[in-house]
Amino acid sequence: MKYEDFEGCGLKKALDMISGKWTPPILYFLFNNQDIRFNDLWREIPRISKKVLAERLKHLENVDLISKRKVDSFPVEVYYSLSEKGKSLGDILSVLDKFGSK
Amino acid sequence: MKYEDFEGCGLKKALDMISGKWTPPILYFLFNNQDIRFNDLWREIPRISKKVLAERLKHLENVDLISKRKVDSFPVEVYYSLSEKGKSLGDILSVLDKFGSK
DNA sequence: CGGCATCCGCGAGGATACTG
DNA sequence: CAGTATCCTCGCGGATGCCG
Repeated sequence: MKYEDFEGCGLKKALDMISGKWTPPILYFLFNNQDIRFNDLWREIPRISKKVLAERLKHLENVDLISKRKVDSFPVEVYYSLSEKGKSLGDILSVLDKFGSK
Repeated sequence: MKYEDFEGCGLKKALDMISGKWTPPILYFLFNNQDIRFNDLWREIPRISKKVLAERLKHLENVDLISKRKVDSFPVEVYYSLSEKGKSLGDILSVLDKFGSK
């Protein structure tokens, strides 16, 4: 077995999906609170900046872990939820959660 | 559910264990190659510096994911392996690996 | 309200040399 | 051989302000 296998392996891809200081907290929160608005999410997660929150949400959307729902009122309303893929990742993370709590 | 739950939850602890640019590669490698010497490990993982390798190995030893075996010859020989805890984490990571490869 | 655009600080990680 | 000791780089994330 060679090291190069790690590059491009599924584990690396999965870790890239959840990488970033705030990405796991965001996923963790969405796992327990579906369909939440941007500013509510921003208030619920203390000390994160809007910039970083927007960045990470875009990233999570790109890798298809969350989905975005937009209501064209004024002001606009944007809701975020875990996708099906995101939920199945959440199940794996909850196994990790159990592992870490002992 | 409140955000503060994330701080101190098992998931955060588990992610801290595997945090760091090189920690997952090291675990991944040890998962497939038991009982390997420091310099061999260093050669097998391209471009990592000895400093960082030593740092991460110490960290992994502190959180009890790997174990160290030292032979007092000259020059000294040091072998690293996954601990039992490390192997069970490895099993979880292989689930993540499957997740990431689709 | 839900973001971008800028600027900036800090600390993980890299390069290199040295040691028991 | 198996690490330390120093110094340095670079990019993630923080702070603030603006816009449709």
